[in-house]
Amino acid sequence: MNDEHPPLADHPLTRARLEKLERIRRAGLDPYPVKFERTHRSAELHAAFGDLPPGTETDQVVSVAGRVRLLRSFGRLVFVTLEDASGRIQLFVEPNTVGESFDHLELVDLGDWLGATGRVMTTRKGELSVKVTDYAILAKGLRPLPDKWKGLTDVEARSRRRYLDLIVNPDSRRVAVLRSKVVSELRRQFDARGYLEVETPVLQTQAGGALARPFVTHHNALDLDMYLRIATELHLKRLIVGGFEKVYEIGKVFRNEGIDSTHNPEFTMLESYEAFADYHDIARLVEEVLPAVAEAALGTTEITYQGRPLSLRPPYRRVRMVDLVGEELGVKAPHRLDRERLAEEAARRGIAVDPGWGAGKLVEELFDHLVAPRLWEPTFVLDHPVETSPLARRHRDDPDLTERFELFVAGSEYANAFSELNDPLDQRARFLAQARARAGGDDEAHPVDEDYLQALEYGMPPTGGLGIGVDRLVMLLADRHHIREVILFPTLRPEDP
RNA sequence: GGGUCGCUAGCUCAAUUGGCUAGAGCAACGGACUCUUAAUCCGUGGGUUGUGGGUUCGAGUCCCACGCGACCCA
Repeated sequence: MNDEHPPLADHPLTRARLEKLERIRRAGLDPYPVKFERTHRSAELHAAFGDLPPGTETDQVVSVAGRVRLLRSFGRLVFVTLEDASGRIQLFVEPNTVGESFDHLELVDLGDWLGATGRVMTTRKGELSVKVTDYAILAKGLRPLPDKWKGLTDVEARSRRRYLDLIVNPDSRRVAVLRSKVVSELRRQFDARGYLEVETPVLQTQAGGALARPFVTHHNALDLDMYLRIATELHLKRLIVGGFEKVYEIGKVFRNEGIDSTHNPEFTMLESYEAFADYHDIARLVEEVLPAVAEAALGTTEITYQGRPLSLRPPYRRVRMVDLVGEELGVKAPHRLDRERLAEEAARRGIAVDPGWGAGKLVEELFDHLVAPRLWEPTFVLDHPVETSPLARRHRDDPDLTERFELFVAGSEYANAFSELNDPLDQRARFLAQARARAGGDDEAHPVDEDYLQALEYGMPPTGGLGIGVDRLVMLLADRHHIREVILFPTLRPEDP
């Protein structure tokens, strides 16, 4: 045995469990049976028999199954607390009822999966229990669970071994469930509005649709370097060219950048595109979808985030980025100031200025540093500079700005939307400007995508587009302040390099 | 990328200025117990103190490098 399981046999705690596994087999029992027929989940028993008075014995025979979370032995009477996905139920096990298999209870450890059949009863103290006539080990655990009271607290261990976190920390299970509700409600909202859910390629020969560094991989048969997508935008807009009027996609995108409390290299985005809509229409869409998601996930639009109350009830404030920055600088139209003046203003406020930045980028940097952190209630920040928005159409009233908004809540960005740029010649000019930035050393600049330009040249109708960062949204609704708390398996360095 | 802090038993944590054989609770093992709720009681075992070097009579503690992580800043 020791030769077959060296790591487990090496440690006293796991060796003891291996020995029990052998004893289970020697007793003619299967430690990993294929099937157990259960009749009730714990929550169903509590719902059906929750009002039984103490000391009741019923004739109702039920079968339950779950993981052993607590085990209390009084010699000839044993209490076992089983946990399934719905909650906990106590087993009442005594030799009179269960017979010879009572002795096999000593082979059961905390963490094992157990199935039990018996009659519903309450103890003298009133605890709803199953008085066991038969039970079976459904899966023998070979490693000890974390402390049954203190649990698992180390954030690294909780992320690396999420299954343990989920076993012992109910909060972690709640966040995972909340995330699922958010995603399904998002889907429901767009489906209900007649949007077509589509899938676009993750592997691309060019990574566009956002300003970010991509992951590179290699296709062997084609002998071709490929990129993991950094956005779904350009393919979804090709579908609008193709004649679909409302499309959306919820999917993972990948950005090759650092990991911190709001960034994971792979994260989940929702993007939607609607023909004949402009960014004002999209803002109204967001004002409908966001409260609906909050209602579905939490039952309310009035939430608490970082200890402060926050209302997601529309309407949301609308304000132009250049007005917010202008207020800060005491000028009227900051994007018309010359670059040097803006660079000076930024530097004076402690912002590290890159010599490659133009006036537009400087305005946006000033906004990000000076204004954004102060925006608590949901706010649509409108009309970004052309320089930083290569896929948004020029503003109908100001050619230096675009028809774009970002939704800010609690100091962070939650949505990004534009009236899409559908002028193929302007789009080409914007790509070329990005190419110059790339040549100047900006490796996040957008590449020139000839295939996308060709699609635009066939004509894309006026279109409104939207992107929502799903992970951030879950963080907001779950009141979690680190992205790894809302991603079940966040990106981590390997433990043993 | 920079700074600060952390890494001790399966889990949660101790260990005084560098000084006895690195302790405790849970978990494990042995025993008692037919109404517990983190059951209780008695007893036992369990450690390469993240890794590798160094200083010292003596290192969990001090120094250096590396690994993994946390927080803050860019």
